[in-house]
Amino acid sequence: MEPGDSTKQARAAAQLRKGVLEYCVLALMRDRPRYGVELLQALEDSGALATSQGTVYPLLSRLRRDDLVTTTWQESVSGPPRRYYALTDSGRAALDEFTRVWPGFRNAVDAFLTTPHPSTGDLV
Amino acid sequence: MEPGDSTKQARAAAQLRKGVLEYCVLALMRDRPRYGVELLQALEDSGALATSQGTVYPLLSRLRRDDLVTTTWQESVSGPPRRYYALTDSGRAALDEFTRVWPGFRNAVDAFLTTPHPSTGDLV
DNA sequence: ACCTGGTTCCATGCAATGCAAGATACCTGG
DNA sequence: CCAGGTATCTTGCATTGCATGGAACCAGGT
Repeated sequence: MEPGDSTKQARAAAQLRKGVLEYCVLALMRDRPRYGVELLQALEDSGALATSQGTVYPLLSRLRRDDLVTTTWQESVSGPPRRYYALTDSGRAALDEFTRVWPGFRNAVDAFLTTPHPSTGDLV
Repeated sequence: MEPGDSTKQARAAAQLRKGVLEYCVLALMRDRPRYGVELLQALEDSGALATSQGTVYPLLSRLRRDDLVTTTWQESVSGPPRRYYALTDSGRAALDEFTRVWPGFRNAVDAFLTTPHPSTGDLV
């Protein structure tokens, strides 16, 4: 997807990311700490959730502000030092909560898209 | 769900609705025109996408502003007249576009939540 | 006539979020 | 010493869900 892509597909995808990106980033930190560019690349690889630095870094700042993640600086063998983000207990709880809520939400949207919506019971 | 529910579950669910509500409303109009309160009740019945008038009516105004729906007034047997919303060609195209994009997005989120995220190849 | 309640519509202001654009800093190699 | 890649972060804007409040129409009781 080229930059400046303002097609209808891009618009629908952009709206979809809202509110989900936060928890996908938390999910990426579930098994080990991650740093910014690493998260960015993982989202890029997923295809549907590709985004930019201008989205991820403010998001990471909010997560840190809300005590969902903690950060530690770590040297890199090639380049500037990296700030690694790791889940706190609150962060892990938020991720678990989302994991519980997500299936119901997903199925509800699936139902809206695939189920016919005839008259709401004309017998009334 | 009582009003004023500010639990973590409610927070995650609120973020999820962002961007999806628009297309679920369009989906509800797919088979026949609908009016505001009717849409509100259908969303309420779905459980996961329950919302309020303060959300739906501004959304409907935007849909009308963007020529995704047209409206016609119609008398009611019990109460004030209703404004019925029907899909335009653009609205149907937007719904079709979302229906094409949604499965990829849904599967991507599922993958983030269920797939383990080990080291990104320690061999490097 | 009056008032209460139900139904239906809408507007205003706030907070959260994705994003484009730009700025800063570190390291390596020519 | 400078160019390029890596990495972090800030600022300002547009969009959107939502709480709150208001207005209009109708039926039924007193």
